[in-house]
Amino acid sequence: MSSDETSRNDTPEGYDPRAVQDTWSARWAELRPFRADESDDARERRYALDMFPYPSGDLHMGHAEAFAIGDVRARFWFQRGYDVLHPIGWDSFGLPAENAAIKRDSHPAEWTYANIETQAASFQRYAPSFDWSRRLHTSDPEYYRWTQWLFLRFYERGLAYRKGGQVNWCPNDQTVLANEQVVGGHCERCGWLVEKRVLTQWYFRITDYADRLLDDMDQLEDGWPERVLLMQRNWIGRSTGADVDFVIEGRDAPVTVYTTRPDTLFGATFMVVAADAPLAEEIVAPEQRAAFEAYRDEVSRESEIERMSAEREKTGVFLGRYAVNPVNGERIPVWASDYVLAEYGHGAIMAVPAHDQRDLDFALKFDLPVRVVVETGGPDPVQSGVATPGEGTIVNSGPIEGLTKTDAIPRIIEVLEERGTGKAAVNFRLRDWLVSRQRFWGCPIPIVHCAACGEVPVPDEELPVKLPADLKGADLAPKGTSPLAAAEAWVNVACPKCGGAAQRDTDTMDTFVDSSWYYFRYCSPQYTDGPFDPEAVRRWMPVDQYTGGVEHAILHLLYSRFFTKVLYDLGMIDFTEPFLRLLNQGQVVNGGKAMSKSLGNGVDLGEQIDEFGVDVVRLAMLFAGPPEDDIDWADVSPQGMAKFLSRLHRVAAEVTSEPGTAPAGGDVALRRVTHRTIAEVTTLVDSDRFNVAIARLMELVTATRRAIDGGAGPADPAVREAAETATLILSLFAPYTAEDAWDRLGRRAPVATAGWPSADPALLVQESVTCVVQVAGKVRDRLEVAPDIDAADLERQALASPKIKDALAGADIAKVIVRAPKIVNIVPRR
RNA sequence: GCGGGCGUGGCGAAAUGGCAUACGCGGCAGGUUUAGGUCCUGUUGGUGGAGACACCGUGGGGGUUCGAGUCCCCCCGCCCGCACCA
Repeated sequence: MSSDETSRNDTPEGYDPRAVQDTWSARWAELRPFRADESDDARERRYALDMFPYPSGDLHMGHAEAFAIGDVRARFWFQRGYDVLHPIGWDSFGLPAENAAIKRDSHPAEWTYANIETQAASFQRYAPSFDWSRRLHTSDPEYYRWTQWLFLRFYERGLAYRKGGQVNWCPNDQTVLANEQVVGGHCERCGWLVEKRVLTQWYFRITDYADRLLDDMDQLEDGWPERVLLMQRNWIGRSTGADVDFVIEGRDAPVTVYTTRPDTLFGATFMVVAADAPLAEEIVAPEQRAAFEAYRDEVSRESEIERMSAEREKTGVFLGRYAVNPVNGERIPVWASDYVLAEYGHGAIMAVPAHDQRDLDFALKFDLPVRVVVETGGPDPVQSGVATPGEGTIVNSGPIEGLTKTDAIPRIIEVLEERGTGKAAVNFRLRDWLVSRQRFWGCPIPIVHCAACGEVPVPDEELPVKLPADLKGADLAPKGTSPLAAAEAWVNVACPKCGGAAQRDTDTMDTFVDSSWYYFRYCSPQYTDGPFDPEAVRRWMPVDQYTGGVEHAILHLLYSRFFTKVLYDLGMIDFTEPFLRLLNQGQVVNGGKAMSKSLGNGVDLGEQIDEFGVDVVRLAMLFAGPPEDDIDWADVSPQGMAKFLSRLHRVAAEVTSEPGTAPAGGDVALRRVTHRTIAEVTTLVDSDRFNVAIARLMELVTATRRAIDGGAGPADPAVREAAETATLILSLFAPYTAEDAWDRLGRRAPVATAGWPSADPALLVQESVTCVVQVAGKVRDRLEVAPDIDAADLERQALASPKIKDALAGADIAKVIVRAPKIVNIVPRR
């Protein structure tokens, strides 16, 4: 006892969480324990993927959390003996590199690759279980060659195309943006207010895949967070209804409108055309033209934010024309307004003010008629100013009179189809993906524009179209058109088709194109006959777990799903969803707020590691709470984590039995704790509950400490078993300490692949369990009983308890509920 | 406005409908120490009680159940997503 006291009072000899790092990282570099094995087909395979970083500087606290979480998953699979693919790479095209190059009068590659080296070195220290041999960078010609190759396959299938039209424009970044990159009217990247411009741009026809992107979500129901699926569903925004043709007086072709409520067609009292739609311009009557143009110009000047505000009062102008309702021949006025969107549906609507709030607001503002055609039991819309969009009985509606909405919709569609004035229709909120960017540091679009031949794809064998090396510094300054246009020698080429003078397309691709397929490339990063080796992809994909931030819920994840479906259609792969499980880690904040320079609350990862060591930072990240929750760094205690690590290390160092000592015959109570911990931690890690798994590990260490200090002593084989188990579990969370403890236990590195312990079922059976005896739901006694005690026996024992007799105080018993062996509840008659 | 999620000690958080608050931080007390720190032990939801113990307690109200933090309904608060998508 006294010797234990002494050793516990000493500073833990030789153990310093920071000191072990250099030793072991050098050793691991020799051992390379995390190489994915291509040769072994017998082992189960797993693909653990982390969202690859953008090389904006050094790694930060957010990376530390995300990669710690992804690494627990990968290390768990390594320990279980699976053949694991856990790669790393860099999403290395993008604007910040360009801005840095302008500032430093250098080439974006310099900044980019210097940052990559910085991050790679930090990763080496942070020690995720990466297979470094598969490292890739999307800005390498060896990579973007295949991005271009894929673009051309899209092009051949009509999935990449150019069109003119209104696009989102970021005035700060001086480039166009995809719809997905406009968040609340602002640029997703830089936060500037987005403007509209009319430009000709490249698009990917993602709308062709809208139905499949929705329907295939069934495959993800169990593996993806519900809210991400929901966000994607909302983003795609499928709605069903009908297209209805309205004749416009004095125009040959009818105008089609889309409605989800064809059952309210008899209540349509006017029509509204989007003010910025060509249709409005075309049909406006001469006497209204001046008023219309004034209105339209006013609308085009207002910001997206103003326009989107639903609170705002409705505005509009009468176009001086009338449409004819196809079901009742009624003549209704046609107006133009900005509350109708040119890009959705047909850019024109039938307005049913009684049953749609927006239409009602408009009708009341401009004194247009309102007709109730659904009796909902609600108040009169004109009197109350509140539309009644709910269910009810259809009235004033000819062939659908008296029906409910559910019955009326198919019936009225039948009527429209018989008359040839309408049909059932589906609409999506999703727009095609705008992929061209007027920036330098991206993947060039492999198309040549020829005066004679038009758009001509660069032949596959001429790929990659490399970025010109001679542009740098001020050449890259944003000017609204691509800086690549300045590289004349690069731009001017012979047309691949006719050989005549032609020009390269000077736009580059959205960097989200690069990141839409990198996880395929990881399967065979050296492959030169295509973007990936189909054999390797069959081996590793789809990804078993994808770890990353929720900020990509619609952008990257939707695009990647789209790419995967196109690759499937190209016959290159045989699955349709790339990521089976998705884990979105929370954010690391400080003092309740996101870390930022302006708040001065940033926490530097490098400094934290210098002060506490990698293992402390990793453990703190994992123990702070569930991985999906935000971590407030102000609330975590690195000192507490350090204390635990040294407790565990000391326990391992104190074990005196020889490695390989059989645990049988050791302290049974400790062995039970060990095996229960194995069973629980296995389940907990499987279900991403790392914080609870670490809590169980702490309990095991405490139990081992007590066994060493108490009866069993440091030589007991059960103590070795417990210490080895704790070390193996720790290897998922704190690899350096685990390795050093493993070494102290006389075992050989690496602990990372030493094998996951398995729980002995015999030791999971409790000798006795505590049964709670309640009277009227309140605990009045506890009994130690055999775990397999039968209900009748347990009931007898419970009723015989003196405490229970006291609590009952002679009352009659109405009922006894027995759930052997855990609980007995005795209900007295009242 | 629509959709979704969440409200548990001083704090981060645990809890297949079955002992609420595991584990950790912080606090308190003690041990070790020249001292401090490290380390070790104990204790720590509230109220009352010297104590055994009793009562109350998971945002508020109601319900289902022998039994509710957990399931259902209403309300309050916070967070997230979408936001004139016809």
